[in-house]
Amino acid sequence: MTSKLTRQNKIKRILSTRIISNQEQILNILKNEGVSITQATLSRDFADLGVIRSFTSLGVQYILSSTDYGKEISKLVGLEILTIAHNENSIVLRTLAGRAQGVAHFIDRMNKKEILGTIAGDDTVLIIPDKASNIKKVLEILNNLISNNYNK
Amino acid sequence: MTSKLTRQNKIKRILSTRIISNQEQILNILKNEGVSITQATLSRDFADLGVIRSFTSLGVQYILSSTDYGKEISKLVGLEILTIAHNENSIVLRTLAGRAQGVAHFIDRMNKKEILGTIAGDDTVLIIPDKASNIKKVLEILNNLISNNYNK
DNA sequence: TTGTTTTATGCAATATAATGCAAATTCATA
DNA sequence: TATGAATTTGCATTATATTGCATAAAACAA
Repeated sequence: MTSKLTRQNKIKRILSTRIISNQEQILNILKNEGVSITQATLSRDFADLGVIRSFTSLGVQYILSSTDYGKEISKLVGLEILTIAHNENSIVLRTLAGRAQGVAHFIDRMNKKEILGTIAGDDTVLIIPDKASNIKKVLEILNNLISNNYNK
Repeated sequence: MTSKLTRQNKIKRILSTRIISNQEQILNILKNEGVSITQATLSRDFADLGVIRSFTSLGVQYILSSTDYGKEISKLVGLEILTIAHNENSIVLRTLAGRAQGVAHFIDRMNKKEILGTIAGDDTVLIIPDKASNIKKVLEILNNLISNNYNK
């Protein structure tokens, strides 16, 4: 039996190489690849992965959201952040080596009005709040992230 | 009860801010933070996280390995990779937006002799094999990665 | 609207993972 | 090598997560 993670990987790859306009379709493709699941499970997988229904010129199409990372990646981001430090103007995150860009990108995409922007090096992310008085609010957002309360 | 993920995040953060020379020590710190586990569990957490025993001038010290990402991260890297393409000279990975650096870094750290090096943009990783004839071998390595056979 | 197709979800069964305990192993040191 | 301290591991148990089924909700077409 294939694991959930492996299956979701397959799904992501199918979505990024073919046009999928309903769940039935991808269920068949998966079956051909030896992965048999019900539509219910697929529906949940889509939710996990951050798949969205998009209305393109080709009709309805399921695609990986490029502005929403989905649950699994959010989990990953929590693991990537090591420490959070701050002064009165800005916040500095320490991350696992080589993962700062990804973390910064994720934070950008959270689209929080309290966060003006981010800059990332290799293992360090600088976060600038929209105003100093919002540092506390931003810290809260980040702490939720590392506690894996990514929906808060 | 705190989840495993939350606990392991805490552990990572403790390790990167304090000097820990035995497991008992960190168990106490965790207890103070409201996380009560046995030493056996901690031992397994260390294994998951890729924590290593290091012999520093200050004596034995537990630190996060900087050359080994640990199980949790390894499991999730597959999710970041969308597609794998190649010609006779090189391999190109498409990743989720903003995650190419992290993926490239991870691949570098796999330390495979068949991989000469990687270059990453925002969502694209270029992988150069040590010689063209090894492309197949490298593809295999990458396919294992996305199928979550990260130890192969 | 109304009927039809597609997707999401509550619930229960099942499978998988996490954990404590105790035993075994490893490690440092005499 | 023997000893004690530290760490890992096997096993049994408990807790979580995954999944299918049936059904509800939503989207769509006419």
